[in-house]
This record gives sequence, structure tokens and C-alpha cells, in this order.
Amino acid sequence: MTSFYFEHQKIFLSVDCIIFGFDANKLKVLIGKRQMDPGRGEWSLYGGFVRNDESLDDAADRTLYELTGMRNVYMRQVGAFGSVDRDPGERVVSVAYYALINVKDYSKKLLTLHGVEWVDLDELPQLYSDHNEMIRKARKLMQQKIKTEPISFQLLPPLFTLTQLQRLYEVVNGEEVDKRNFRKRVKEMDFIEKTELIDKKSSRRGASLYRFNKKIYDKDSNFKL
Amino acid sequence: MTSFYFEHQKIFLSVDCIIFGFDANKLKVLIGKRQMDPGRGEWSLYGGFVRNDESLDDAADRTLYELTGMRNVYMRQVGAFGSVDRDPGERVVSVAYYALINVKDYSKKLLTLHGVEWVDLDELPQLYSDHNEMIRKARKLMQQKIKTEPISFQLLPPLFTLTQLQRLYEVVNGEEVDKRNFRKRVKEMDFIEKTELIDKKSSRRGASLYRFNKKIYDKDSNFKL
DNA sequence: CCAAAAGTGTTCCGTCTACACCCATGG
DNA sequence: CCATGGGTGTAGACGGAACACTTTTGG
Repeated sequence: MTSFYFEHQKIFLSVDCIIFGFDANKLKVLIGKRQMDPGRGEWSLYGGFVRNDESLDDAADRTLYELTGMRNVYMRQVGAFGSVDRDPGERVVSVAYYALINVKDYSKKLLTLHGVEWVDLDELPQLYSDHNEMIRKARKLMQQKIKTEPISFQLLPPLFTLTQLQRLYEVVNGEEVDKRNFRKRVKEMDFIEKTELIDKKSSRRGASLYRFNKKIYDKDSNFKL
Repeated sequence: MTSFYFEHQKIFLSVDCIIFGFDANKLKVLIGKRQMDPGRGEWSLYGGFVRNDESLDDAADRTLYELTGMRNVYMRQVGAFGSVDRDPGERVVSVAYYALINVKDYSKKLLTLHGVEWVDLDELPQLYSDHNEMIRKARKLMQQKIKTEPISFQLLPPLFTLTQLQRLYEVVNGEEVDKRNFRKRVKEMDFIEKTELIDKKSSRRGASLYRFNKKIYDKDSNFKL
């Protein structure tokens, strides 16, 4: 049975994680300087090799966990990147994943521990290998998704103000949004619930805090922002 | 330098081709019965292993060429499929690609030569491994793309009638379209050119043949159908 | 002469967009 | 008392959807 495979070649397989965050009204991505060869010192995504006994999705989850200590994070595959020379050392095909996390959940200790930092998506340096391309593609996919699926809440704290939500959409889509029209649309989605709580940090007057109610969403899933 | 890689495992990598065609007002896909183990006799996509000296895209192009003899075909990556047990023989990660071809360009000899046939997308049998899932995902991607990019013409002959084009959109989107509204939209896209030629096969009266003009499209690329 | 597909405009309705002012509070 | 962000409604424009009849011609 294995004779069918025998004549073929095996290849190194890795995963790379594009970890998006939203902070100070900017979209950010976690990158660090490579601490190993090849490419030591270059800016790079965080990644890891795929093991023989784990699926690609599991490898991505494990890699994200190593870096962030988080589980059950929203992650989606971006695609496989397979130029012959993409890795300067060996032939390595890499499958990219993007993850959405709430920056506040990421401890500063981990930043220094792994030598990574949040960098503004619009001010990215040149990255190792094809990582810039991976990020571009991930961003495009995320932009599409965020219009019709409630993934924005993954980037926000559990309780958020409508202005925060609006700013998020503004930076993702790269254009300003009319406040009244935006709130009108939000009001039609019952799964974006107003709570009794008020956020006093963002303004003198205070802003109502909202939350995403998944139970309601699962019954009536039409989302459009 | 290679010590960094040494401890990691290499994995078999394959590509699988989802070849879409449009015929008799139906969307079709090319599948065949496997002529090798594992899975001999099961319905399957056509695929092949990735070589160490070719990119993923090149491997997909080569595999498609083996099957169809065609080059420069519209192909896009669907994604990487990497469950541990997806291949019953060995650990194999596969990258799926979808291709759009004009059924008329595919000779009947090749069908029998490779033991493949055109099967209606809505009447697919159970396929080998995760191939049904690959096709589902490919179809979804293609559905999205065809709304905003002029890929429909890859599925049609160089000269086509507006009714053909409309039927194609109807089967892709799974719903009927109003003829007058459809033609109004077509008329606004200058790169869908009316020719002097008339197709007499499809009707007594005869229908004007149109063609896609890429040069004009490249200057003014807004497509919406 | 009739069946079968080609071809052609207008009206209506709902959705999206533009737009400006008052409120509450901390300092 | 004023600067700052929070919060609210309406009218007009635009684009999409609905809709029916005439034409041509092979058999």
C-alpha cells in the first residue's frame, strides 16, 4: 500500500499566525524579530512546524497557544503558500491562519517573553519571506468576513461602546462612517444588546456598554455592518 | 543551518483539482473512479503529489495539464486540507485548487483515457476522502468571485449568447434572473461586446453572439452581475 | 401558422445616504 | 461654563425588482 507513496517526496510544512488586534483605534498585528536562523533579526510572523500527528488546524491552535496562552480563539485559514524558494533554508510550505483577539487579553509579559509586539497594520516593515503577502491576504479575507459575520466582537472586550464598534469598522474598511446610520443598523440587530452599564473612561458624559449575545444571534443570524 | 529544520517532520503534500464546467445549463465537475489504492474504485477528484522543486501553483498547473492538456487555465487555490486521517494510506496534506474550463475544449478521448467524466454538481456521489468538502468550498468561493470578476467567460466558449450567460449565472446562484434586468446590466459593461455573428443553433430566430474583450476590461474594470 | 426563444423600457418600492442639533458631565 | 464625546430622526436620491408584449423563423 505504501508503495504508492514511496516514490514521492515529503516536504516540511509549517503554519504561520497572523494575529490581529484592535487598539487605540488602530488595527494591529503581532510580529517579532526572528530569534533563529534563517532570517535571524528580520521581522516575522509567529509560526511553527506541523507535526505528523496533528491536523493543520490543530497545529495553528497549538502555535497560537504557545504564543498567547489562549485557546478557543477565532481562527481561519488564509491559504497555503508554496513558492519553492520562500524559505531561505529549506523547502517549506506554509499554511497561514489569521486570528482575532482582544488586545487587552494579551499580557505585556508575553510580549517581552516572546519578543513580539503590536504593530500598526498600515505601518508594517518589510517582513521575512512572504509574510507581508500573507498579511495582505488575511486582511482582505477578514475585511470581507466582518461585513456579514459577527467577528468584530472577537477584537473587542466583552463590553464595548458603540463608538468603539464604529471605530473598528472605520479602520477595517478604511473609511469614515456616519454615526446615525451606523447606530440605526446596530439597533436592528437584536443580538447587539445594550446593557445597564456605562463606560465613563471614554467621555465625560459616559457611554452605554453593549455586548454581543450569541444565543440570540444563533436564532436570527442576519448580520450586516 | 539545516539543524533548525532537522528535528521536524516532513509530510506528503498533494494537490487536488476541482475542474468546473458548464454544459446543458448545468454546472459540472470532472471526477473519476480511482485506479489505485488506497480507495480504488471510489469516486475522486484528480490530483497529484507536489514535488520538491515546484511551487504549489505549479504542481496544480502540471496536474491539470496531465489531465486536460490545457495550459493557462483560470485556477485559484481553495485552501489546504490537513486532517490527520484524511488519507487512508499515509499522512497527506492536500491543497485544493479549482479550475474553470470550457467543456467544449475538453476532448471526449481524454475522458475515457483518464477515466473521468462530467458530473452534475448537484448530483455528486460520495467521494473519496474529503473531496466533497473541497468541492463545497470551491463552489462557494467561485460563487462569490463570479459576482464581481469576469470569470464566467472561462466557462463559456469565446462567443456566447446572452441567454447562455444568463443561464450560467442562474445555475451558479441557484435562482432565476429577470431577462430584462440582466441584459440591462450587461449593456452597461462595455467589455461584453456584441458581435455581428448570429447563433442559429439555439433558436429559430437566432441570437446575437457576444464576446468578452479583456483589453477594454483592463481599462475599466467594474464588473457586477 | 404556430411554437420557441430573442429582444426591448418603465414604474415602483425599499434601501442607503446625507445631514445638524441637543445632552450630560468633569474639570 | 465650556469642551468633549454621546445620543437622536427625517427627507431625498438611488438602485434594484417587478412586470408583458412584439419579433423572427424553422418546421
